[in-house]
Amino acid sequence: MKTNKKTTIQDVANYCKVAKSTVSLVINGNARVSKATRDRIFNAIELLDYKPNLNARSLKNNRNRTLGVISEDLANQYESSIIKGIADRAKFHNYELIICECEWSQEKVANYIEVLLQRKCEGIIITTPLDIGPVLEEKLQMLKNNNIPYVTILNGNVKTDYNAFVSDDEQGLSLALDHLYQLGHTRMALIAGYRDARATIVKEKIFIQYMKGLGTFDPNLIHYTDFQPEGGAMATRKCLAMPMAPTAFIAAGDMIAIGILHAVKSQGLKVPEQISIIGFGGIDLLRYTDPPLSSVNVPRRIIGEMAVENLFKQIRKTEEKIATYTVVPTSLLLRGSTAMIGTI
Amino acid sequence: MKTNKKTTIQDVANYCKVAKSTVSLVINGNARVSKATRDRIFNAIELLDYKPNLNARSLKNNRNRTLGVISEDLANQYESSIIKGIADRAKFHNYELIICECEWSQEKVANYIEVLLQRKCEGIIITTPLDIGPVLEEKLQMLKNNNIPYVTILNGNVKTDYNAFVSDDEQGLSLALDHLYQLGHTRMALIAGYRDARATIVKEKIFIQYMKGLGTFDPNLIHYTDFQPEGGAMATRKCLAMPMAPTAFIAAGDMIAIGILHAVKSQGLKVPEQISIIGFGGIDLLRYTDPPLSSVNVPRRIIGEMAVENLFKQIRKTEEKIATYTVVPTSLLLRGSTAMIGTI
DNA sequence: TTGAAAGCGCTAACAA
DNA sequence: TTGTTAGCGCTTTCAA
Repeated sequence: MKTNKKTTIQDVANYCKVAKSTVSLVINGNARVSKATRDRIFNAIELLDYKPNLNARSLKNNRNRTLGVISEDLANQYESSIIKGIADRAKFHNYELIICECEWSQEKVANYIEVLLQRKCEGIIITTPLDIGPVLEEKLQMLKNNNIPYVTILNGNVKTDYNAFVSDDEQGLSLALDHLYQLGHTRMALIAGYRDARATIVKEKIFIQYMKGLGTFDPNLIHYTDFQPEGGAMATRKCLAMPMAPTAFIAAGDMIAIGILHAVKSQGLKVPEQISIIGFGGIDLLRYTDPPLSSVNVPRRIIGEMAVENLFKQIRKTEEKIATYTVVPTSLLLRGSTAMIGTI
Repeated sequence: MKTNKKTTIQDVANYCKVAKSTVSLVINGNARVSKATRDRIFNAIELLDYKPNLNARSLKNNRNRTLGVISEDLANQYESSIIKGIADRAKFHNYELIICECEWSQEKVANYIEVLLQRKCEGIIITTPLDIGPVLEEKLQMLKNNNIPYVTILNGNVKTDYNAFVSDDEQGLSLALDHLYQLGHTRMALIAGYRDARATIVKEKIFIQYMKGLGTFDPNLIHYTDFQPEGGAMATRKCLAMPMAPTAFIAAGDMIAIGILHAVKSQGLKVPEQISIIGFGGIDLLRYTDPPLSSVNVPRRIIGEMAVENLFKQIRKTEEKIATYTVVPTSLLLRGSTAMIGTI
């Protein structure tokens, strides 16, 4: 029972007794229309409450001021900081965002890329801790071949051929390891995430390398989880039950670190006096645990902003190819969960 | 330098030597096409990698399988749970989401409503802790008058004429107050949010009423904040410095509660032994404070889901008017931040 | 300075 | 069972 048909450009034209092309010129700020008619038209637009149909416009222009975003999980702090950065810049440019959630599935990512393309998004941002497998790779290649503006936001500086902003997880993990080592720790555990996630793989690599360098590598000190606190807690309990329990824990994600903290405390151990913990990501809520958790800070919001700006560069100059591979350094966010070994 | 023009329905038709309308019929699953040609067409679609242009389609249909979402803050836990629920159901129905962030501004909300309308979203969900002022009211009235599917997600059971899912903040706050009262508390503080937010107003009303009933109402025990921990902490310090400090705190939001907890602890006071605290919202991270914070749980995700389903009801039957006003009850999420007064 | 006309890619009535 | 045709609402030549 939709009542009032939306007024169209034709209605405005009729009302003003001009051609709709004239109205179009006025709307689009073209100067070559006399002030008189322009005023008349603006007036009618106001009066008839005319709003251009953006679908029609974009059918014509093949542009629709829309960016597509594919993210792991909208309720995840790490991701939502990135999205916040994206939203900020999109707003600034007066673009809208179509946001999709891909839930740890390459297939869903691939699928959404198609959907966003069909919807004629002008660019696509893909942010995922997943590793890039063949399904996704094929799509990315397609985007690249067709010069479709896109950016990926990935973990870990593994050179890929795709436009990417990558947080330097290698450097981040080294930072964390160095820090712990300087505090006297030599037996550290890595509580990672999904085994096949890029956010796990990269950290694992550095961790193994570092521990081997130290000569204290023990494969039993690497555990895989679902990136959630519960999983982190479980892995921690296992570690603590070992005959030679670790004195420090590094988490592949902040939620894991929260789980570690809980498990350690519930065993009656003191953080950081007896056990040191470092998270990864730097989400805000770590401020509010007790003690506040130290973490490797990934400038998530800024990454989101950079991704959008890069996308716009690609959108604007379709002539030359703007390949991007930017490694974003991380930093140590020291709060209160690490200390010299055996402080107690 | 966009190279390969996307293949259109015409290309497929040409390739198969049929009319594009036939292709259209096949795409849309219309039965009245011979199996032979249908197969031929499917084949060509595959071969030419044809993907329908959704903009064109929606120009024709005036429907585009898109829902608009206007939310306060994408990085806010409370909101992102709601959005998660929305995203889930949208996915289920194979709809995409255009998500806008309105940042405590009625004007922005009003503005985005227009944008989403121009983009021909089939429905709009507005979720905001703001109170509905004249600017927004006018737009909502417009949506209503024009039978445009929309739902608001609001705080507090204040009867409005608009489609709404409201968390029963009155009942929630009463729950919290009763609980504290039963524990022997009579001197409680309300740390609210922005003074003019609906999420503040409703709670304030109940709080005042309740405390007056108790005969212990003290206006100095109501403070306003920006809904963030820092603000909560500041207000708490002020309360604790009073000659007759409160023994219990109620927060208008969970982030505030976190700030309260910090301030109380940093004054050397024990929670819950000396001071009880209750948050509002029930966000997950409260599990991980020390002690875990009790809170009034608002079923945010479910509210998001219900909002989408309701929207679809409106979208499907445009004939009859589906007015909705659903009050969603809250519950007490008791963790470890409240105790009998003077336990110590 | 303005208008006429074509067309973006699709759907849907109607005809064949 | 298939093709023809006329738009959806807009932009953009080209002509007047």
